Amino acid sequence: MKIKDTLSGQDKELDISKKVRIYLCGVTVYDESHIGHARTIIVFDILRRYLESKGIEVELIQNFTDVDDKIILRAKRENVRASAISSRYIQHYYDDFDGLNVHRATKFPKATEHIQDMQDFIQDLLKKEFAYTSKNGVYFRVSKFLDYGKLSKKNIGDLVVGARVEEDKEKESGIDFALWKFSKDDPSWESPWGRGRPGWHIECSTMVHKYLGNTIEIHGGGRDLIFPHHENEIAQSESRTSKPLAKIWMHVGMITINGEKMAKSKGNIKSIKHVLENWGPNIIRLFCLAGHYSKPIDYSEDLLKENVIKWRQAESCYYEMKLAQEEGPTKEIEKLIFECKSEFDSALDDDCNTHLALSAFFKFVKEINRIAASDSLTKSISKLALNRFEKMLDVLGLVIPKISNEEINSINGLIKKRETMRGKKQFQEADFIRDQIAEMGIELIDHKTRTTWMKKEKIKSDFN
RNA sequence: GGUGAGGUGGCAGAGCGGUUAUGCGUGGGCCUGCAAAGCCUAUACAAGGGGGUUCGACUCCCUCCCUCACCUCCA
Repeated sequence: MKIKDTLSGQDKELDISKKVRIYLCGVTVYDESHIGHARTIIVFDILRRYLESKGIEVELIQNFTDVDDKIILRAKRENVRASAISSRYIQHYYDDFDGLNVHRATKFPKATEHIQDMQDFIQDLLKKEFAYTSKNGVYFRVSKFLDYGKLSKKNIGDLVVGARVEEDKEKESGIDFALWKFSKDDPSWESPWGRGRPGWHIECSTMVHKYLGNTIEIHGGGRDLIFPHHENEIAQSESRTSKPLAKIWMHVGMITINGEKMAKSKGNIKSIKHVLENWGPNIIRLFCLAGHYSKPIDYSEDLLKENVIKWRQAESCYYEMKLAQEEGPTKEIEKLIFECKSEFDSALDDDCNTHLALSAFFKFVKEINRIAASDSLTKSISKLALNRFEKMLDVLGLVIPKISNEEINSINGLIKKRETMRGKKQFQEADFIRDQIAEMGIELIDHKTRTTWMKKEKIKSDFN
C-alpha cells in the first residue's frame, strides 16, 4: 500500500513487515466534536479497517488533550474544575464516534495521566540543550534543531521575521515554543523547574515515544496540524532520539462550508451530534469518503442527500440478496466478485483512494440489483455476493440496521394478507397494508413473481 | 508577502500522454392495479486564460488569472 507522505511529498510504500504503528492526533476536549474531526478520524478508521482486513496488525494510538487554555477558560466560565470539562467532552467524544461506527483506538492516552513522562522528556531536551528555562516556562530552542521547518516547508528566517507580535520577551526567540508553562491555576503540577502545566506539542511526542517507539509507520492528523503542531513534534522527538519520528506523515483535508474552513470563530460549526441525528452514521461516512482524503470537501445538504440515494441502493441490494430464493449456477458472480475485490483493494492501496473504492462498491451494488431485476438472483449467487458485500461494508464501516425475527415474521404475515387482497383486486385494502408496513420502516418491492422488501434506515433528513 | 493544495461536464468527483471514468441530476422506457424500489436507455463533445513540448495533452513545461488552507489555537 502506498501513502502520500507530506514530508517528502512522495508516495511511500507502507511498511507492513511488522505491526503497523499509527499515531493520530486526537481532539482537545473543551467542546463538542464537529464533522471536521469526524472526517479525519473516519479516514484513519478506514485505513485501519482495511489493513486489519488484510490480516495486518495495527496499533492505533489517539490522544485526548485534556490540558489546554481553552479547557481552563471554559472551566472558569462554568465555575467547575478543568477535569469536569474534559471528562464531560471525552464522554461526548465516545458517544459521537461510537455513533459513527468508528472503531475505538487501541488506546486513548490523556495528557493529565502522563505528566511524569512529559517531564522526563523535557528533562532530556534540557540536558541536550534543546530546551532552556525562562521566567515563564521551559522552551524549545528552535535554532538548535537544524531541520526545523522541513515538514511545513518553512524556513526559520521567514518565521522569525513574520512572527506575530511576541509578548514574551523572556524567550530567546519568537518562534521558540513552550514545553512547560509556569502556572498555579488548576490544573497544575510540580516540576523540577516550577509549578505549571505542559505545552501542547510535548504531549504527542511523549505519547508516541511511550506507546509506539521512536520511529512509527504513520503519524497523522488534519492538514491544519502540519504547522506548528507536527513541526514541533518532529523538533522535540528527533532532538531527543536522533531518529525520524515517522516514516509517513499523512494529513487529511479540511471540511469547508461554502468554501470556507469550519471554525469556531466563523460560527459555521456542524457538530457530529447534530449531523448524526439528521443523517445517521452511514450517510456521514459516505459523505466523508466521497473525495480524496487529502483534499477539502465542502459540506452541503445536497451532497448528503445524494448519499442517501446511494445508501438506499445498497440497502436494496442487501435485502435482495438476503431474500433470494432457489439455487443456481454461480460462475458469473465469481467473476464479478473477483473483479470487484481487486478494484476495491487496488483503490485503497493507492493512497487510500476511497472515492474509487466506493465506486467499485456501488458498481457491485448496481450489478446485483441488475441481476435481481432480471429475476435471476438465486440463493447460491447471493451467498457468495453477500460475503463480498459484507466485507466491503466492514472496511468502509457501513452498517445495515439490524432486523429482528419478530419483525420479519410480522412483515411476512402482512405481505401475505396484502397478496390476498391484491388477488381479490381489493386494492384499497392492499394499499392500506402497504402503508402499515411502511410505518414500520419497511418498503415493499414488487417483483414480477413475488414481493420482497427492504428495511430502510431511519434518516431524519430523508423526506422521500 | 512566504509555503502548500487546487481550478474537469448542471452538481459531486477520479484516472490517464492517444481508448466511455463513475455517481447524482435530467429526458424517455420497462416493471406495477397504482406506486415505490430496481432495471434499461438517452443526455453532457467537459477540462480557468495564454503560450510551448509532442504525430497527439485534460494529462508534461512556462506564464498569467482565480480559489482554498497554513504562517496564531485549530481535525
